[in-house]
Amino acid sequence: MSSSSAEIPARRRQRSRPSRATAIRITEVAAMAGVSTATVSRTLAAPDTVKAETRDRVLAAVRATGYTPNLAARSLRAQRSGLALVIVPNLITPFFADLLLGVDQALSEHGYGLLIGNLHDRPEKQERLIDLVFAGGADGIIILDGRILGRPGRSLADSGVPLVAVSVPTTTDAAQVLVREREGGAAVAEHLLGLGHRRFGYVTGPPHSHIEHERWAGFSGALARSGIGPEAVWRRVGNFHLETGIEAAHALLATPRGAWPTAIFAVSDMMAIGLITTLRPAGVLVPRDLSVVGFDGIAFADLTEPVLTTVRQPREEMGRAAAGFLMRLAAGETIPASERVLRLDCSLRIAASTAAPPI
Amino acid sequence: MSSSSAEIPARRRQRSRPSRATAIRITEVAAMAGVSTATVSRTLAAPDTVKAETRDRVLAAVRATGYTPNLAARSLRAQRSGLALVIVPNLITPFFADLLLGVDQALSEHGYGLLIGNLHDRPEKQERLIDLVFAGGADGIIILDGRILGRPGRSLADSGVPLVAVSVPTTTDAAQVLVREREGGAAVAEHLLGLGHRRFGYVTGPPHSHIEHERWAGFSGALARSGIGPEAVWRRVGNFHLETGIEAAHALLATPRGAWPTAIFAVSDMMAIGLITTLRPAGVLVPRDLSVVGFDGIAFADLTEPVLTTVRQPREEMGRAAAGFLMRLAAGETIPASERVLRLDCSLRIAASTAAPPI
DNA sequence: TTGAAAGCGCTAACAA
DNA sequence: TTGTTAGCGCTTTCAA
Repeated sequence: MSSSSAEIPARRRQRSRPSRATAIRITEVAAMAGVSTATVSRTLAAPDTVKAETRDRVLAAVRATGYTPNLAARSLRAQRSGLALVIVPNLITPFFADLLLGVDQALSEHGYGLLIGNLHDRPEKQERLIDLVFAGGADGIIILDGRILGRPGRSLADSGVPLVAVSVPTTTDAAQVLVREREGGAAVAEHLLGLGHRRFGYVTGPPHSHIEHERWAGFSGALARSGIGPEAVWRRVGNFHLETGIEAAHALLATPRGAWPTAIFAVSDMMAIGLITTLRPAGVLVPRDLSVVGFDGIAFADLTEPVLTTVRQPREEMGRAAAGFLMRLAAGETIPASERVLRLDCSLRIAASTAAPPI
Repeated sequence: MSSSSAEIPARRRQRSRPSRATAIRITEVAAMAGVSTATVSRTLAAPDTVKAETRDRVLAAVRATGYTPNLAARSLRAQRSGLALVIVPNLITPFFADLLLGVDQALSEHGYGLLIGNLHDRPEKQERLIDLVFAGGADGIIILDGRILGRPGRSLADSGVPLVAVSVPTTTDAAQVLVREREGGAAVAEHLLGLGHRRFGYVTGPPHSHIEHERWAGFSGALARSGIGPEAVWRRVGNFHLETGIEAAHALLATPRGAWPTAIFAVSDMMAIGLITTLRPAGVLVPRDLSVVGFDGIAFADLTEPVLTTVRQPREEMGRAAAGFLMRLAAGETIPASERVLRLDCSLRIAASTAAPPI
């Protein structure tokens, strides 16, 4: 479950076997109940196929011993682990924690466990997760906003395990949960244009990411329709994290005031917050001197001063939908290509960080 | 792993076996290399015990097939899962995400994987994690700030699996990582007293938690030494979460201004932030009208307006230390009782949310 | 309705 | 240095 990181343990040499003295085996339960192990197994798996009297004896023995079937044995026998692996770029971005909530809920409803593969923002960590999957450690994979890496022939996509991608389009036949990022970006532009802004700034996400591409396409497209070309936009490269929002603020402060935009769209709330909090001590007040818009709608966007105008993503729903896809795939269902991509709406939440431009 | 939730999968009835078509078994590698399965296993586990020539053939076959040993089989055989279970109250509190970073790092250095058991603030969810542990799903447990639940005879403590408790003292022989919360609470009181405050407020953590008890003991103790009794402190019950900080603010606003404290210590940053952001629209400015102190030192405490005075916990170090304990215990080492409790310091970080009381 | 037995994939003791 | 073999704990035919 999580790494958090679900990584395949390195092979270890001999070591003193840990206690585990308590482990009750099915044979002991069977002996206590005076039945075979098969009957114990059956009693637990399909109680109605066992005579009531026998069942009672077995269940009594189970209770008395505190027997819990061994997971490794079960997985080995069943050729399934009962676990879904969710790969997250990191856990410090609240966005992902929120998503996991939805995933977790949906998985537990289906009796599935959740293994969190935390990349700690190091995509190469995916390597160990690939090993995990090839080792049969998970029956399905949800990948949140990340590229599918790996050598040809040894990537998550060709592990033979069902795959659901969230916020990243894939060429494989993985199921996909996407958000209408483009519409979100356009809504931001329209909101700002409506307030009277004509000079814009933009803090990007990671350069080649899908969501960055879409948000920019929506934003710049809407600006273009109002006659503002992309070259007129003050741009800074970011990576969704706080630090790059702070960097963008410093870059802005180093720019002659006359060349400033009157509104900046930072494509994550974290960057927008970094921007606002760094500009404040420099005497730049939002929205008086500059309007700022974020993206994601994390809880902290409600707590900034001023409260952040942002685009809310349906995080929990995204998580639930992804898990839903996965459960269907893991159950052997084939989802027709036409239904394999789910697009969810996001919505502009207008708050106090945007206002008409300074005169 | 993490669920996030590492939960034991419910037993499922027969279902169509999922693809997993790709799974290579050791027998196929052995056949390709023209050796026995034992030799393949040995080549991977102890290459130097195998003749160079054989080793090359085996490794070539491993590469050619993309063979990865099956985890379930390995766990079953080795009687160990190679996983540590970390139980967190929730993942939306950044404090826990930070701690997990330290845990994860230390675990991976030891070749261990990490299973996150996310309780989603529902302690009763621990039940399924207990099942997981009794099923041999983890070789060790780290429990972050949570009670050890379960029926007698069936709790994490008597699973026979090594246990490390963080920020919660246990009566069992579990290893413990504790923070000098009491000193932290006292430092807050002294700081505020030094600024000239004499009328205090306090927003608690969950009533019976250890850390709440300690922080209050330190805070009230230091006040008492300055002649301020606990009954003179305006108190509100909280639970560390944002919402209860907001509630405390509303309660304060409903109190006659004359009865207000001039400084409030909220024993988590989230509550302090809730307090500040709720008071602001009501015209109560921090620290002009009221000083506020938090506890934890999460990243967002640097981003509030004003920047929050808080007590920093060494979160990553706490995580690393807990994992370090666990690795020693899982390796079969017996840690003498005298070394089994590690106490770490926390430190007051003074920022802009505290000032002299209004006149 | 129940039991005997095979076998999931792997590793380690033992034998050669 | 390598192979044979047993067995980790469980479930599921198949037979009784």
